[in-house]
Amino acid sequence: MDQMSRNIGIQLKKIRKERSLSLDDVAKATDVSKAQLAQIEKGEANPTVSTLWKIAAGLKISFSSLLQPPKTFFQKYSVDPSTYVSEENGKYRVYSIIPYNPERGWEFYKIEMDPGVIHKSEPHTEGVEETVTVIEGQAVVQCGNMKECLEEGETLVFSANQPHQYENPTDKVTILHLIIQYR
Amino acid sequence: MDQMSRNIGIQLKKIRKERSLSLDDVAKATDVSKAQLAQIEKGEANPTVSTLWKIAAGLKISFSSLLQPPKTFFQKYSVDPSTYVSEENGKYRVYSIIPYNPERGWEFYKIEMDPGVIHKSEPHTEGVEETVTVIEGQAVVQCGNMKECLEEGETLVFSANQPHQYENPTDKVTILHLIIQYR
DNA sequence: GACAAATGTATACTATACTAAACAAAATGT
DNA sequence: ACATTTTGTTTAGTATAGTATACATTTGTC
Repeated sequence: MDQMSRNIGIQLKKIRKERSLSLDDVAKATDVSKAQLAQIEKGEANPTVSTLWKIAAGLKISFSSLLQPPKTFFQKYSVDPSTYVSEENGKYRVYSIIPYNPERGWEFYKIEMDPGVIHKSEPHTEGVEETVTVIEGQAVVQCGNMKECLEEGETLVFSANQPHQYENPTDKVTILHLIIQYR
Repeated sequence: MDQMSRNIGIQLKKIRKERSLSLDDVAKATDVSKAQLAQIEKGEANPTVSTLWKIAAGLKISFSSLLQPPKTFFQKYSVDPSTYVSEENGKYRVYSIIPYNPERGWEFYKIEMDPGVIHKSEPHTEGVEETVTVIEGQAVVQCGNMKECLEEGETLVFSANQPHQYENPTDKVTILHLIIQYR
């Protein structure tokens, strides 16, 4: 989340510097206190939409120009154990690698399936797309009445708007990478 | 401003109803309290970006889908006396009709110029465009070294990134409509 | 170098966003 | 028809966003 606050701060400071304004100038133009503006720029604040509005209106900029993330990234993620989920009596384990981000629109999971396990999923809302890649082992993916067996290194993309299931037909653990893209 | 809050509320409720979720469901999915969600939907709240983030992330939607204004409008404006500004010793009067709106990107003024008045403006930031229409009288508009005399009903568009001025060469009051478009 | 103005930071206080719980109203089931 | 669950609303309390003021640092000017 504080990713967002940091972005806003960066964008605001960038615009302010481009126009070579002081915090006082911006405070006067936007009717937002200098202290608060400083906090926002440092990414240490959690502004309300009304203050964002006042900033955007006072500076004559759009909302998106404040929310826009910087164009270059260099961000490391590792499996987040706090969001670890296990199903099918612990035989189907889901690890979040990149959690959902409203700006990005998708999330990234690692999945471990014990031998023989079948995991069923309810249909998601319209427009949701799953991309599965087999890292290790094999996976049989079924969606509606379509079915595909994936070998190591193979990838399947499908729209998950109907019941679907993952199965590990082998006698070893199968490891998948799963990207879920929302509309 | 509360235009914005109202929009967010409408959008949120729309998405919730589309998926036929209860406030409790959304509260559970987003980790935002039911009470707050209710307030937001009614447009009576002024949420922070962190709560917007939690809502967007929990519902797997983008930021813009919350900020998006409804597609149909029917909104009346009249001259706002509180933002009335006069310059050149009261001989150049500016009335705001539609104030700047970060989503729209432009604002709309009515201007009254007494006979003979000349009003000079400093250059605006890059990308600012002015559109002047003469409602009554005549106006001589100068921008940089360009010059144009506008009769009643005529309109001029120019980029206001250099010093410019408005002049009323007649012996009657001239009335202008001015649209200022920001980048 | 010394004074003055301007800039960002830190502090104390106020307003309000947000939560948790109790409540009321409607829907659901037996 | 009645109890039970599900729904949105209201209320009281807490956390924190926001402001105003004072402070520290820099910048420019004579």
